[in-house]
Amino acid sequence: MPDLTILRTYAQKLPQSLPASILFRHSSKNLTIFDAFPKSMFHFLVLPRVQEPHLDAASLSSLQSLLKGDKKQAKEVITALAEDATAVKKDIQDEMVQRYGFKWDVWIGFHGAPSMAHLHLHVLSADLCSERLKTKKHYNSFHPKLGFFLHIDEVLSWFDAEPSYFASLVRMGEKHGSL
Amino acid sequence: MPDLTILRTYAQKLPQSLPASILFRHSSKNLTIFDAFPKSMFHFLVLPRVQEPHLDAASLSSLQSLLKGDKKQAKEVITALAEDATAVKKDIQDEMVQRYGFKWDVWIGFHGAPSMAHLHLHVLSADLCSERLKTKKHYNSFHPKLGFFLHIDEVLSWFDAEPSYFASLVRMGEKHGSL
DNA sequence: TATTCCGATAGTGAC
DNA sequence: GTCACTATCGGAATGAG
Repeated sequence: MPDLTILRTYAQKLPQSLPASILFRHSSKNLTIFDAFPKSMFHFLVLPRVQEPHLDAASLSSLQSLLKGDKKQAKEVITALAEDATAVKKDIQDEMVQRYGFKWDVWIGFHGAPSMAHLHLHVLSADLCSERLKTKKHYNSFHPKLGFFLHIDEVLSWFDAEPSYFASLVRMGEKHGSL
Repeated sequence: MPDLTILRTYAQKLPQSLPASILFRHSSKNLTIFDAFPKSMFHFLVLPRVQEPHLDAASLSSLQSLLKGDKKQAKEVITALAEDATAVKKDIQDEMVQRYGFKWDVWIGFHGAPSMAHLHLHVLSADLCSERLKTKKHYNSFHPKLGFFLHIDEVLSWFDAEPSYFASLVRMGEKHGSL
């Protein structure tokens, strides 16, 4: 049943063609969609849109493939994802206040070893309250200290490192995912 | 729920006080009871009765404790168990013929690392047909070639070995249980 | 670290 | 190698024309 390439399919479509039940919003560079199996009370995915020939689907397949390509372009893609994710984070926290009268943290980051094709940045409230959170693997995948979850700030910081160290950080990011 | 010392309790009681649903028969030295969770179509346990002060419960706690004590007494205990077990085997095979018109093998032996206190000799038909046989551990514990099941003839043969080799065989029997 | 189903495995609690 | 309960782990299928 699950389509492991569904995110890529979304990223190649015109945003207008996607139903409101899937698409939350879009920008010139990204889509923000509802996670189909939310692991927290609020859980979105931000995906870079495919923009041929400038930005092809292959290089956007994963964080690893993106980082192995042009570094400047990779930084642009991830920075743009971070900007839209930050906007969604603000919307989530506004909604928290509106619904519950207070707000709590929102995590933004990548999974080091995702199963689904196409780069996707998770934006989810820091509660892990969801009937969809069923397994230890789910829990581990968002825990900030177990190495599976790569916080957006950490990934962005890699671009400020020395070039040789950048490569090692990329490899370390790959290793994180294999834990 | 399970009482890991229930066998010792039985072995200390007067046989007459045990219900027919538990006790199959008894001799001056042993009790033969129905295994509460039979792993084959026929499955009995033969236990040495505690006979203070000649034969105390502590030395009958396990094969290991028995073999570490007086060797002559150990041989007497095990030989007596073997005799009653052989009688039960005959009864089982008579019943096989009566019920089914043919007979098959009956295994007699100890578990190398039993969980329940008090020495008990298993006597069970070689079919392992039972709804109580649920796990691989159950299967392994009776398989004649996996080291868990110590056939009565093997244990009896230890007493014919050289004294120094007897000690090593006892240790080997202990190891079998830890496989 | 897609989900879901199923079966094997592992840990615990019992007194 | 007491049982019974639960949690966890490990594979395989999933779709598709």
